[in-house]
Amino acid sequence: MNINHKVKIDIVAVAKAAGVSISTVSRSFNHPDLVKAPTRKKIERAVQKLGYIRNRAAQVMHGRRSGTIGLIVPTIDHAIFAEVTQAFSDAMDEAGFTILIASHGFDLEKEYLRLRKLLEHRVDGIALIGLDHSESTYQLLEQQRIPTVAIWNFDSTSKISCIGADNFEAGRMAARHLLSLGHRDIGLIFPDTTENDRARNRLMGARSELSGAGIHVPEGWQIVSPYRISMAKDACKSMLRKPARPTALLCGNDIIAQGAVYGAMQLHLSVPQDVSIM
Amino acid sequence: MNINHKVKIDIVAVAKAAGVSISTVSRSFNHPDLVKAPTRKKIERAVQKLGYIRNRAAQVMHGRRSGTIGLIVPTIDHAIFAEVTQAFSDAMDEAGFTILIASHGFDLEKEYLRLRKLLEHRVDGIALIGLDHSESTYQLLEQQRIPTVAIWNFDSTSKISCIGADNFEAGRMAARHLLSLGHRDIGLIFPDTTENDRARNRLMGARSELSGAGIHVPEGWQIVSPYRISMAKDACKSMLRKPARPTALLCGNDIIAQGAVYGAMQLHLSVPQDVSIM
DNA sequence: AATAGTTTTGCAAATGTTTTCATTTTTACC
DNA sequence: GGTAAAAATGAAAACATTTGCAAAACTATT
Repeated sequence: MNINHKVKIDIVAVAKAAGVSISTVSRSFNHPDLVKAPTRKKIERAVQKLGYIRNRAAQVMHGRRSGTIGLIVPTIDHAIFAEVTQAFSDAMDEAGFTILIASHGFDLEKEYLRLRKLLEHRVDGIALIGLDHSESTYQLLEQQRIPTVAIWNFDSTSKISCIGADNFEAGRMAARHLLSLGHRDIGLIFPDTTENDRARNRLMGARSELSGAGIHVPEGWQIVSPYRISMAKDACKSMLRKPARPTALLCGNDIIAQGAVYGAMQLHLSVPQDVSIM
Repeated sequence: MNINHKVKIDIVAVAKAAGVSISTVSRSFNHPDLVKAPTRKKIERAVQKLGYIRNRAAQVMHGRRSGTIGLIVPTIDHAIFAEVTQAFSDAMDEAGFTILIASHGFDLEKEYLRLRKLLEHRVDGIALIGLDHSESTYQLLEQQRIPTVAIWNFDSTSKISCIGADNFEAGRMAARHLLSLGHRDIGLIFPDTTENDRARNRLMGARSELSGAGIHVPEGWQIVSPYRISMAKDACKSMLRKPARPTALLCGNDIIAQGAVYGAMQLHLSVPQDVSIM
């Protein structure tokens, strides 16, 4: 009797074991106050004994919320995204939600596909990174009328709710700071900005501030580097080895900046005496 | 007519729009080869027009797999876990699965609760980190007969499938290496090993190798440090400032080791001349 | 002890899909 | 052109749960 031999333990089994109707079992989960305490106790014991676990899928079919939120990030394996993912997960846990995570590797077409998949699972909401998404992604979100939030950068003209920093302004501020230190020869090392509005806005902000100050960044002083310390280091070295090198480097993110520091070190340039790194 | 005014678009709506039966629509998704091409085309068009998205919940109710795998990690916000999470996610994507992620902050009681939640969502499988789990967790996994894999360390005696390194042996190897370099005064800096079998096994391996070589590690040369560069740095400094300091430090993980390197630098000890750091 | 009101419980319909089995349509062959 | 076989489609049951409504069981009041 004790060996539940392939017996599926659903709410019916619990009801039988507790000697009450299915409805009462269901109610004791969803509206405990409508069930008499002793009855609830009986049900609780039956659940315990049978090892019953509620089937969320069946609940979802009744228009109930699934209790899941979809989170779509470019990648989990970057310190910044890992951090935001963890924080998001903690906040969701607190609220009783579970998160479905998907990553697209900075490929917006893939992002769309991941979104579709999450919608198949009937997530109650979607969180995305940034505001750079394909047209079809935006359409799908609007059509499905699913609560959405874009994390990372704020833009008052955005079609979807967003929360985060103003990357354009951040870029300006970084450039302004270098200018205020007296730098005029400034190099830019940024990640690929094609499908990455965070980096793009920072770059545009920086460029705008520089050109506003009448400063031109020559071709060779602006390079693209992946989000990798080692590769940023190489990129930086290639720039600093040139006969005419900038006095300051404005980097698109902290990983590139760290690579730049290492690169300068290897060339026996001291930071910030020989070259400033932002 | 174009404004789907709260009209829920289910398979019935698609069937009606395409002028076929519900069964045919379902089949055209699940067994396309059983449906004539022109019919499939009609259905495809209806799906497109209505913006229909399949309801996974309803499929799960038919004993279909949910297409989800639950991944439970201590935290996402550590480089190592972020990396494994990303790799896991990629592999799952490839196989058409979506992952439900949950973190427990190194709290095995919480881990049990997260597991329950994932099971409510009827995940098709569970992946855990390490083999250190509460008794109730193990019981639940066995009772629910859910495919499970433990990532991180391998132990041939484990009750659940596991894949990973032999941390005990890793600890031994690290200690052996230091011994082979001639070190006899060795300090140990490890994270808290109470609910962390990865670190514990490494520590035990190291200790076993050292005591096998007749080496005793004095009280003050063995300290606990959190997984933080800055705190590991402080911990290391406190140890190296003592009048009698070890000639080598064996660190429990790479973050602690990095902190130790910084700590030594700040005390003007050069690595590895003055002190070796493993 | 009977009545009215309140609380607790049960029945049955509904949810969106898959699948088995039956029916209809198409194809191939003589 | 008729028949048999094969292919395509449809009707209805099944899945695990929730919930509106009705029935039953209590409580309180007279």
